[in-house]
Amino acid sequence: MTPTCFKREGQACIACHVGRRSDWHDLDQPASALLASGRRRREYGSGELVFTQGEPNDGVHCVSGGTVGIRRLDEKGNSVLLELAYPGDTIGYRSFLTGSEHKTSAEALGPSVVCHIDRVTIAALLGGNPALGLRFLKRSIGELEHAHDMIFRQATLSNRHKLVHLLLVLVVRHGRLNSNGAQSIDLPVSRRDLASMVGTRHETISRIIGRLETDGVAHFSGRQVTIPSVDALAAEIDCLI
Amino acid sequence: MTPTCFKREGQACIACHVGRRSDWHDLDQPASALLASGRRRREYGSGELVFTQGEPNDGVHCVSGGTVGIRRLDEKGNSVLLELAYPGDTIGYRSFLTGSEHKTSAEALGPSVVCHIDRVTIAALLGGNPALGLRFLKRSIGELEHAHDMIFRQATLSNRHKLVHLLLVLVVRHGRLNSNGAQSIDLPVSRRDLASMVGTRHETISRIIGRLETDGVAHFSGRQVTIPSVDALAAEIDCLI
DNA sequence: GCACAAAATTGACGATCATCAACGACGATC
DNA sequence: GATCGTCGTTGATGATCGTCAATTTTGTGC
Repeated sequence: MTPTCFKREGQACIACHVGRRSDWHDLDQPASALLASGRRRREYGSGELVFTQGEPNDGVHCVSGGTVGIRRLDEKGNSVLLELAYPGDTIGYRSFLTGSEHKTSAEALGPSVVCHIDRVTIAALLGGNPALGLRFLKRSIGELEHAHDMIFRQATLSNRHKLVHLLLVLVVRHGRLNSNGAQSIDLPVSRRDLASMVGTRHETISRIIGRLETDGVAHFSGRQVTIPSVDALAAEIDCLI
Repeated sequence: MTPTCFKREGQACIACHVGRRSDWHDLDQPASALLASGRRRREYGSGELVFTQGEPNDGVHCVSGGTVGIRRLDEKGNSVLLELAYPGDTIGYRSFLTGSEHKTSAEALGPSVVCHIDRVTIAALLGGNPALGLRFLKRSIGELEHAHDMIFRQATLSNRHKLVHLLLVLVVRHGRLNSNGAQSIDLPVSRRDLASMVGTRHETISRIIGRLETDGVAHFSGRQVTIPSVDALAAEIDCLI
């Protein structure tokens, strides 16, 4: 699971198996050298901020290991977790391209590794590699359609169904098959963040979790979730009749 | 209000005052000529579909007049109005750039004029004008941040506050100042669509409207809304204490 | 003008939610 | 080890919402 490049500081993203799935995988030789010299790897502890909402952009970041949460805050202390970023995902590119301050914060959810590429390097790379800009465009479109899916679910699903959907999404990235055939998830987020992703309060999430427990479709113990049958859970969303 | 180019069929977007605010405003001479030959203007009646979710992409569209709703549907008949597109906005570019079928439907909300640019023309324009791709990227990023705003509001605001926010947004595009200083809006959408944008049911929207009426902050008569004081309405969202 | 379909409103009821409060568990810090 | 703050859970209560149903209004086509 851990990329080999974690241990080799000077290695180029292009040779990193994470990098091969990233936006930077098919740069030409000089561009790759430029990227190797202009990027900095850094490890983040759980809860550390990669960048902060409202601060000026200082280049783009690429997740290399772990999970990074993209969060939006307001003046009243409300916090909503908008996206989760995984190895290979480029983050912070929007404020770079629009030349504005960060509209969201990026926070390591658990120990993570993130590369940073400074403004001049990324600008030079974009100028010499038109395909890179196109890849940012595709990424942006993908995120936009993901956001539209989210808005659609927020408007049409009940809170319980939204939580079930979220669990099913988290299974893909964080799930592991148990010996008895059940799926287990180590949740990367707190109950409060879970609540913000569903669009409700944390007390309500607690109660919905309680109902999922009594219904026997999922068992929660701290941040560990066990799902006896993923199919049974998925059936909740499909078969509403 | 009506652009002069509405009456001149053969005119280039570059000379249209709508076009000057669109993604196509600073093309060079040959590109402009290519655009003029490859685009088709068409008028749409209220409720007519510009493109349909699930169908293959056949180029991009540019709104020239009226209002176009971007809608997502599911198998169970649920419908959510995700965005409103106005003159100057390019729509349908996402499925073109990703080479996929349309993920949303576009519907004229009232009489509208929309230009269509076929696939080969837009591909040629993109190849010869790198700035055009960059503009699509900026548009996509803008829509993404708009979607994030929406997700944040869906998660943090009450239904009443969401409706108030929606009214305040609609004032900008559809409002007109009354003689007595009040603002009037001709809503471009039905109550059902209003409900989908707020993320609730149309019966609930009816009741919230009733409460806004009794509170005297807005008066509804069919699709016409009168707001005595926009500031008083805006104060509802800011001052929650 | 009439008929029909769709939209919008209103009522009633049970389900769900937000809020406030209290409490225990946990981790960080000194 | 003691303290503090955060997180998570649970209870109680009033408010809001979803659903079903009945009704009125609106709009459209003939």
